[in-house]
Amino acid sequence: MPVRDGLLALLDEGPKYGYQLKTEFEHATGGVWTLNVGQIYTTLDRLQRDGLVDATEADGQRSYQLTSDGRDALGAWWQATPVDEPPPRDELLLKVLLALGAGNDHAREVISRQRTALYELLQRHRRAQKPAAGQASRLVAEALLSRAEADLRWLDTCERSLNEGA
Amino acid sequence: MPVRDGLLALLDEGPKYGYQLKTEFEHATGGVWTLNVGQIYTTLDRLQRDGLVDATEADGQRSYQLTSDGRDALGAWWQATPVDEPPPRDELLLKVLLALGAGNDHAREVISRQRTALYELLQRHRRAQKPAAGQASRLVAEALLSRAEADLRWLDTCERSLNEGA
DNA sequence: ACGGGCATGTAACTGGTTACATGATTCA
DNA sequence: TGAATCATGTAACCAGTTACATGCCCGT
Repeated sequence: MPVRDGLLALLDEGPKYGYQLKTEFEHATGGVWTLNVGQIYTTLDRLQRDGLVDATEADGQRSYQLTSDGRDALGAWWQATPVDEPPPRDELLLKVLLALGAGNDHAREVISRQRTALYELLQRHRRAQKPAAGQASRLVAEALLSRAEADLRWLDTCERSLNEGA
Repeated sequence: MPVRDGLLALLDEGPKYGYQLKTEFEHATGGVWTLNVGQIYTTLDRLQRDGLVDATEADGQRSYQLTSDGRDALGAWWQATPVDEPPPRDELLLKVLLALGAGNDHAREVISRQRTALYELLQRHRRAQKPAAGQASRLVAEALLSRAEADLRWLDTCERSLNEGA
């Protein structure tokens, strides 16, 4: 629950009001993750419902802060590591697996199309935003690249398995 | 919408009934993605609501099949490639970015913990299920490995950026 | 008789997301 | 004055997910 936990993390620095959370969230992510303002408030409502946050009003400015339960939840989030069981429901993964089930030709076509798209993504991002650009957005771009390279390698594996297995 | 599209893909082979879709879905993914049976039916209802699927009943066996809209939607899904704008809301990514905002020490700790977990995941999967094990589950495992390696490299990048930027 | 797998469903909830409404303040 | 930004909120929808109920049929 990225948004939920993101708000908790930001609130750990101290009480904030809703709109402020929007700007800080976007700033923290280098501006690449925009957030509909409304979502902040719906999420804050739900956090309040769950007792992780409470609000105090003054001058029509509603200030939100972590409860001790909220601090616990946040601590747990920092500690949490990705689970691999069950493996994440990934779109690319599922698509290729199903394509394999639908016949080798179909699979080859799907793999080829995905590879092309990933390769273009790679080139596009390598060219762009090398210089300057805040630390956050640079890291986001590099995460994207790293994942794309991994997916490309995996697609190669799939094709190899397809050729051997046939 | 992995489940939704997964069912469409399976129905492309011909009419199926609900329970059959569950078993075939799980089989296609090497058994790593279990699916609550109920979800099949809720999803089929929604697909029917959207006109992508229709059902014909006989002997209490309800058979589902693609409509022509459904075939179109499926075709679009096969063609679709991952979008990078906005970048996927990824848990690890967000966590590290927010940790960076919360101070270098905190970031170092989070990065270190994530790295350890990913490294253990790597070792665990490298040891296990090398031999036999259907094509599907082997590919799933390799996708996991590939992604984990990418994330490890990215964490290295983050730490480097942390050390240089300070 | 009974347990287990086949088969169909439903009610309820979760978090993410958007479109929309409202008003205050600021500044050109 | 009027547009932009700050600020708060709500109603509605979406897909994913689970817990639960029901019944049939088959092999022991």
